[in-house]
Amino acid sequence: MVTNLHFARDTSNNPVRLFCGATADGHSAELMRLFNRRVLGFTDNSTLLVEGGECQGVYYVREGWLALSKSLEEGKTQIIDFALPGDIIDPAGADGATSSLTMEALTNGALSTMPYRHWEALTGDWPELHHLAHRMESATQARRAGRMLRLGKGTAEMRIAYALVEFCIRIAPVRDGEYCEFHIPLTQQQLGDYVGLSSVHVCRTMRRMAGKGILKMRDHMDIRVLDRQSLASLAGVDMVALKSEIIPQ
Amino acid sequence: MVTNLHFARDTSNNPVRLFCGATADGHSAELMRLFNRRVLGFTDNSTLLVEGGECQGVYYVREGWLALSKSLEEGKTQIIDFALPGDIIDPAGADGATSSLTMEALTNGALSTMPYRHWEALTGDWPELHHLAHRMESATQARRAGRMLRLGKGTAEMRIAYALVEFCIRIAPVRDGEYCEFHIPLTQQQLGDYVGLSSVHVCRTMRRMAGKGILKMRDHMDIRVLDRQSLASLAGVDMVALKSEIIPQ
DNA sequence: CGTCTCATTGATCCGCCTCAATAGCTGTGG
DNA sequence: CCACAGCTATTGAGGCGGATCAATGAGACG
Repeated sequence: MVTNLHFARDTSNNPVRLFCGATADGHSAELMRLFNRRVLGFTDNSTLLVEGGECQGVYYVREGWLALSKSLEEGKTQIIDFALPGDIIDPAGADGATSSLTMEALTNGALSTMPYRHWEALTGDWPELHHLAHRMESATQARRAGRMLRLGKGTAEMRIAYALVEFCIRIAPVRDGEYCEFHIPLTQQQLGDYVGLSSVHVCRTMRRMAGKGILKMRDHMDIRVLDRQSLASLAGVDMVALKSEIIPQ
Repeated sequence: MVTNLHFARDTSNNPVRLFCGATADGHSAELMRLFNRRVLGFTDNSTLLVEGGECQGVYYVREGWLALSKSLEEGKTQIIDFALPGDIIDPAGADGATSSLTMEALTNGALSTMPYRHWEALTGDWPELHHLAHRMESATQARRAGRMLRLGKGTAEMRIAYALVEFCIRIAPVRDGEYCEFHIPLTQQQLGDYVGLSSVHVCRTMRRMAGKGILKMRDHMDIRVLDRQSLASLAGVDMVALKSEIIPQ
């Protein structure tokens, strides 16, 4: 019923974005074996591809980062959301059979998946899980709505500040009095695809923020937020309120 | 358990956007009475206001249009989605108590609402409803993701074309060989807030489309799509595929 | 050491915003 | 019945934010 899978960052230019294969929890040797044997995945607007395991259904991310994106024919891509460990992903469209999103592995990782009917049965039988899933769903909605607002109405600075505040909340352990520090496995191009900016402008904007002493960057997206207040103000949010809005429980 | 409510378009500049009060299904006299007595509603990021009825929970739209939006302090507003008859709205954030969205009535209408715990219990007990809710949820996600892509990467023309295609699919009865024709209860300002453009640019863009013979406009947003193919092509979508993606079942 | 990817910085261009003026429509009151 | 106010649509003019193009650095890797 539940299938455990590994995924790996795609270092080639292969159009299949998400690699997965049925396997018990394992290590990278196992991953490599699967790699050489067969890759599975699904692409924008096409039926989910399944082989050697039940890939079609709800995904639970156990480890690693995934990007959920959509693209135009011209090749422009918008990252709709990132899926982080603990997140539940339901990429289906209204027909339940085709994915409305493309999944791309940003790091190596692992996930579990289960067919929709099983997921529905499970949540139906288990009220606590149902409730949790509902909260997580709400969190996802709220997060995307916040970003949508900035996409439509915010400046470059606000969009990036908001994304960074989001990362602070989602991945950085909060310790009062300390800097919020984290690594994001993204290129500036990908960050731009997330916030609707060109990579060039992402660079300029972040550099300007660094110049103002709001944050500090080290090799490939190691970010330390020096001034959380200013960042939140640029983003146009209250960090505490946003946290309760986008983090379940 | 279930509460039936009426809402009305807010013609004043009242910051409370959604008017509702507990009532049996009724007529406008009842509505007026409620109006004069007390208005209820909820605003961005604040706890849902409840009085005389269970307002906090899941909403089912029976009649009329609602806009779900978010705003920046500066006053700029982004409409995240429209809720149309038949839609289920769940405006809560991750904490389940505060709304991540502002609801605004665009027309008069009616809705039903039910507390979260009841909704969860109901879907838990009734697999068919659970499945339907799941599909509708997926449809909403897909719709918003499509718009998000255009917000981040599309031109003004593409954004508007996409919104119009969406309206075609969601509200216009499809008859082959006939023009797709519908009315949207929006000002150009609101349409702009939906697609992330200024009202001025909405006007220019739609006028240009009308000039190209793609559509025809009459008083206040009566729209007739003359050339569905061109419109879909401007929007960068296939209408059939989009329909299966954003319409449940 | 050459290649590849990604970050950085400069220069230019253009799509859309903003401001402003006008026109059309609706409702309201004299 | 007209005058007026208020709202929305329309059109023009000008400015700016961010895209695009292009060149150079800077690591990572074989």
